[in-house]
Order: sequence, then structure tokens, then C-alpha cells
Amino acid sequence: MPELPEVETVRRQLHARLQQALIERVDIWRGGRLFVGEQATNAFAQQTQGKTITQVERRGKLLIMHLHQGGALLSHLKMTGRWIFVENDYAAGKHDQALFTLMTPNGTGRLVWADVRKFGYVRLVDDEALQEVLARYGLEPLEHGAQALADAWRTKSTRTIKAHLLDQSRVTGVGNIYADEALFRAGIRPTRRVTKLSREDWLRLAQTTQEVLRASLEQRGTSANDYVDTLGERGGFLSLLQVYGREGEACVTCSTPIKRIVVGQRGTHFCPACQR
DNA sequence: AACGCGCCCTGTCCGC
DNA sequence: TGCGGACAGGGCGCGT
Repeated sequence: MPELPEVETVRRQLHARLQQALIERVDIWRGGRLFVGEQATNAFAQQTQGKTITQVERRGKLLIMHLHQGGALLSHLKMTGRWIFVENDYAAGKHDQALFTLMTPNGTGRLVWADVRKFGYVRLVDDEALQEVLARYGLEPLEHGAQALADAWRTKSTRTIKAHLLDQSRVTGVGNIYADEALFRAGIRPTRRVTKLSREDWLRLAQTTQEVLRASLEQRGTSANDYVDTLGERGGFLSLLQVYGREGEACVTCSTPIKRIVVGQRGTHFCPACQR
């Protein structure tokens, strides 16, 4: 479940190694459901070969590899997508879908795209399509002050605050884990209606969201199940989670057992005593 | 129009 | 031990 801290960790690693990297060759190992979306896999390979990556950006949970020739490679990890740097003698694993052979200023590199659940994608888009995609994304939560974040979120709506936090169109990058963690730290129950939050609630929630995202980023993200970075390393934030995945365990503040319910189709964890 | 919900997918875990 | 079913969830697309 890569969210902002995990995707940003991957972005930093990709950016460090892919600047001025020529995509020399793309080998599609496995069809199945086409990871390139509407494009045919052979067309994707042919059109991608020969392009040069200038920089790797992130918007919310979306990775954007800008191309010197214009356009970009877009990649969304969704649940189990992975970019992994591998050695020359690497043998394809069961869920590997494509191998990118790169010529970088530091020599040849090999980058594998793998995805167990096949929700993720890699897509080649032109500049116009790129702008259309980016227009759908809300504020970057770590690139603005807490008040700006609170203002972007604050609205009149009948939905629950948990569902609201997962909506990427106002603020982007927060997913199931960090929504639960931010709400716990702010003392707000996930089922609370958006209309019932005060100005102080919004600001506190913006602050705790930034806190938890920054703290997780420092640990290179959370590996609850599948997530690993481009070197196969797990993130270190799992043990610092206070509610997510801790059903029945004692609340770190008041020792009340953490509850798990479903809100907006998502597993949701909270302390029934601390969060109102 | 905004919002809720089903669905895509496969590995893992649980109960019988 | 084997097996069926529930579960994990980001975001698209559809229905209300």
C-alpha cells in the first residue's frame, strides 16, 4: 500500500539513478492484463526505447519520469507495483512484467517492473495527456503550510472524514494507513462527518497529517505487507504506527483496545476512547 | 453533482 | 492436510 512516503522514497532512488538515463531496451516478459493500459505492449516497448529520462517527479502517489523527447512515463504502484534495480544475471521472477535496460552516465542499469496484483501501471503519455492527469490531483501535503492544507480540505460535505482524506482531488498522497494515523494523532474519529469538524480540528488534522507523513518518510515508509523500495529494502515505520494494524492492542495513550471497523470500504483503525 | 459502491487481482490467513 | 472463503486496498467507472 504505497502512499506518499513510500512513493517518495522510490522517487528519490529512481531520480538519483535515472537522470540522463537512455532507455536502451524494453523487454516485456509477461502479458496478462496489460500493465501499459490501453497501449499494446509491443507498441509501448517500441515507443519507449530510445527515449531519455531527464528527471523523476512525484505527484501524490504517481511517479512521473519526464522524457527529454517530450512526454513522460507515468507509473502508479497501486497496491503491489515495484520498481527494482537488478543485476545483469537476474532471472525473471513470477510476477515480473517488464525489464528496462538503461544506459546511464554511470554505466548500464537494469530496472524491473513487477506487480503481484496487477493493479499498477506504466504508461507512456505526451505532454497534453500528462497535464490532463496532473490536473486531477490536489495539494501536495508537504509542500504547503498546515493552514493551507486545512483550507484545501475544509468543505461542507456529508461524507465521513476518513473517506474525505482518501479523496485525492483536494489533498493528494494520503492513503489508508496515514489517514488512520493522522486521525488518531488529531483525536478525531474516522466516522465523524466532515461538517462536524471545527476550524481547530481541520488545522490539527493538517498538522498531524504532515507530522506522520514526515516521520514515515524519515523511516523510508511503512512495509505492512508488500512494500519494498528499488533496492528491495523494507521501510522502517511499521513499528511506529499507533493504530493501523493494531486491532485489539492497547492504545499507546490510554491502553483502551484499538478497534477496527470498515469505513468507505476500507479497514479503519481507531481508539474509541481518544478519538471523538 | 457529489458521493457511494463494485470491481480489478493474487497471496495469505483462518476455520472446518 | 486440503480447501473454500474472507481479506488486503487505490482509484476508475458506474449508478443514484
